[in-house]
Amino acid sequence: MRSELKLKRHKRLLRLLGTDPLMSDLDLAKELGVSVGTIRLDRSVLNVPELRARTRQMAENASSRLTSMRHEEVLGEIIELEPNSLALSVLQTNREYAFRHTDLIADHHIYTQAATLAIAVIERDMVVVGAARVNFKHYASVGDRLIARAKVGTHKDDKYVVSVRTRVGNSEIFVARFVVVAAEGSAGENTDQIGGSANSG
Amino acid sequence: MRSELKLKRHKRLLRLLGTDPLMSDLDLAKELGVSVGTIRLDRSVLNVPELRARTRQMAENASSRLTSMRHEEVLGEIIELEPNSLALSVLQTNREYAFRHTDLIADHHIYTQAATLAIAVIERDMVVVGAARVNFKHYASVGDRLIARAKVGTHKDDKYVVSVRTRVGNSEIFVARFVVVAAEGSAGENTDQIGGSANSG
DNA sequence: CAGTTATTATTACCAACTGTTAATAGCAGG
DNA sequence: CCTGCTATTAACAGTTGGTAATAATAACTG
Repeated sequence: MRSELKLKRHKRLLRLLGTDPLMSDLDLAKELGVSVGTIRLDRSVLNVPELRARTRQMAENASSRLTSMRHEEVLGEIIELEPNSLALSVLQTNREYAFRHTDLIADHHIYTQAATLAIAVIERDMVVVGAARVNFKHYASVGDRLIARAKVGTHKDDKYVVSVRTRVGNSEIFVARFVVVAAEGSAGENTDQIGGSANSG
Repeated sequence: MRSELKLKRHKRLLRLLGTDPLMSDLDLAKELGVSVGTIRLDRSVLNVPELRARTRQMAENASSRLTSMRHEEVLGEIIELEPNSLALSVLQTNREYAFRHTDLIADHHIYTQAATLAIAVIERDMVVVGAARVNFKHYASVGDRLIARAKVGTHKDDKYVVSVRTRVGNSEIFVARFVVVAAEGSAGENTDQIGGSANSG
């Protein structure tokens, strides 16, 4: 079967686009040593959109991603929220969350989901993390759905203790205790000391 | 002078593209109530590139931004590195690191700079954060240069204690102690317990 | 050799431009 | 009122990177 060559080329094509999605059909044709027409047929059977569509898509979710982290303020999707009590967030991971070239989810993304949730669960105007203790129990892998559950514990004046547990399926991968500080009113005034000791266990 | 109208339109055009850079000349023409030709002239005097070039540019620095987090594996720039001993990283902040609409730097970015540096300073193949204690001492603001210094402390088998201190100018804004675990060889084997207790002080 | 599949080439078409040239509208000064 | 100037619009050819459809060719297969 000479379709083996075709299958190989298809894989090569996908791999090429994986490393550089901004290649034109002509670029691909040169790289793979076939005609532009063949590339078009290949793209069509592989359901790979044209260069300009790929570019547009990248541009679109680039802006949505940046603003979603900046403005929505939470990493993951909040699916339950009882202010000052508990909150649940789900984060569907993909390769972008991976650590280096591995399938492992980098720890700082797990932290970020937890920390932003800990802040979101407190219903005060200005809230920041003062301190935290975090424990990574198991690895999470690309494709895992991280479910973080935040519970508000004791609170004294403007300091709240929020514990967050993150799991994948039934496996608990992460446990943390955040000391979250509410600085009602202007944020610029008492910027002197926000953390203090996090000894609350 | 009726060129005042022109100047106003130019400002409106730039503002429109500021909120949505993916508008075509036709879109802009409709929005501003002029012909497509006028938009072309406007773009030309304002040195605004065409839609496809803008899209491409966004896609390009989107991928460079994502890969800079993914592949370079470190948030910030490492300016000094003595493996298994100490490391220094500098992170020039901007509005993208801000918390909500404020000028404050969100805590998880400070964490990320520290955690990725703690990992980078350990010269082993597979390294992950097992646990951490973090303390946010002062706020950091948009524009601040965060200088993180990681010091490797005791280590026992595959567990290293790395302490990281982050400062802005002379002010220490963040202190953390990471338990970093090296899992030399395959990462898929001992995924059972990576953290353990972080009680090391 | 006929049949099938893969590949290539050809043609017409499109969007979103560039660049150039020409026509028109609107006002200002002499 | 006419001339000159600017701003705007229109009109046309050319470019890139495609789609869609069709035909021609190559290459292997039974």
